[in-house]
Amino acid sequence: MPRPRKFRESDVVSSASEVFAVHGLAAATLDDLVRATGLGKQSLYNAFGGKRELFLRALSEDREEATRAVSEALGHDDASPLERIRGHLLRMAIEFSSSDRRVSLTTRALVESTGAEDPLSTATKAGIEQLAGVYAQCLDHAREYGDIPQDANVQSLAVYFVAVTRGMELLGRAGVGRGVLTAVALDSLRVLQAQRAEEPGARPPVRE
Amino acid sequence: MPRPRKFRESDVVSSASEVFAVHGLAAATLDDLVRATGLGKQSLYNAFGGKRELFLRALSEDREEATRAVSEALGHDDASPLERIRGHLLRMAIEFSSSDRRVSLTTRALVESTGAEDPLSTATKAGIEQLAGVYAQCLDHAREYGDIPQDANVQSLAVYFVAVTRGMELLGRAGVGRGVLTAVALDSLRVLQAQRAEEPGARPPVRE
DNA sequence: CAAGTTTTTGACCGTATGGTCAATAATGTA
DNA sequence: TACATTATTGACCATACGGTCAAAAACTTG
Repeated sequence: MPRPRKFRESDVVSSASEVFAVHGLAAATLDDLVRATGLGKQSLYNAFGGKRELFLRALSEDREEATRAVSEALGHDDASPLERIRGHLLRMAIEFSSSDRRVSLTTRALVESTGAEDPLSTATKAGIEQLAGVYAQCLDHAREYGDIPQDANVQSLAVYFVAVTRGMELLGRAGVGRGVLTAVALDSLRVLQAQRAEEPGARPPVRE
Repeated sequence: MPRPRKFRESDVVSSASEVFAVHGLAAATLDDLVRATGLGKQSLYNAFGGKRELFLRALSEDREEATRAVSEALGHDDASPLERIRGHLLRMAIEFSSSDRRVSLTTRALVESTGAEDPLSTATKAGIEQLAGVYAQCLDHAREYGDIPQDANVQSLAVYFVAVTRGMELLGRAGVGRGVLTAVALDSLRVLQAQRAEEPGARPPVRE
């Protein structure tokens, strides 16, 4: 009955995502989006509501994609859980040291959000928790198989890896090279090799 | 001979810094800056050149301040180098889980820079290297005193800690709580407890 | 083929942006 | 006290922004 759309929402969101990844939310103009998506302003507005809403859609797609990717990287059975994490981190090091100007929408949202109640904030927090969940699952397996200490705190380690990858992303953007970023990734893995989980008495030795 | 200024540049830069830390470069309006600094638009323009230039000044001040702070935290002689790093990271965990909307100008510059030749990028890269240098110095001491393995790669570990703190900053902004952030900080320290530095043969055990 | 519904198109709008100008004020020196 | 020099003030400007409107177009169903 109604006139059919000429576009698929997913295509539009994906084009918009690209624009946002390069420019960010504030710096991307509606015109950029119109050009990138091929839609008219009004069509964009009808379908999504505005720049911010479109960003949220893109963010949510980005989150799904990121989770999916990490989930796949960590979920395969081709190697030990620990090796999978290792491989994943090394791949991140390569990705983050690429020279394109993209910044993950999650990071953008984090930085551009205006407050804790900003939908950008809540969406991002959810995304981070989701991501941490994926790491946690893999770490759980690792513990099961004895790759890491039984008493390792899987939850905080999972968040730790989210933090590390976020940090690597930022550093890559700062121009830190692939070699260094790879070294950082390998360094970060060492927390898993430590003999035992954190406990009150296990302080580092006091100097003389 | 000439009419004297009514303001001290450092005061202005510091007020501007605040604005940028809360809003970012793109989202901060000249009006925000005028209001925050108390200067007229033209005075601002005369003294600094424009929004971007003012941001660069603020960024550079921010960098100095950050370096100074970390340097002091890691340079005291009140505890072993390792303990100082520990204390510093724990303090960061607290700072980053505070609820204010500030984001370090370095992070902002990283995200808002438009390209590798953007002054924002170069300034930021320099800042990161400077910061890494401070960590490296402390790690060197730690190695000297036997707190960490002799063959530890101090350079990459230094960058690693920059990455971790950057990641913690982002996570804090995402609303990750103080407890979790503290746990992450403690986790991150474990790379230093590892028995030996990365070497080709030291792979994690392959699962069955 | 006409009615009904929604999309599309492109012109339009108020606002607020970063930046500039020209006039005025404040100072040290001569 | 006049001059030279710079700072300040507040009005001003072009532009480009996000968003809206109304008319035309495209389709399905009756």
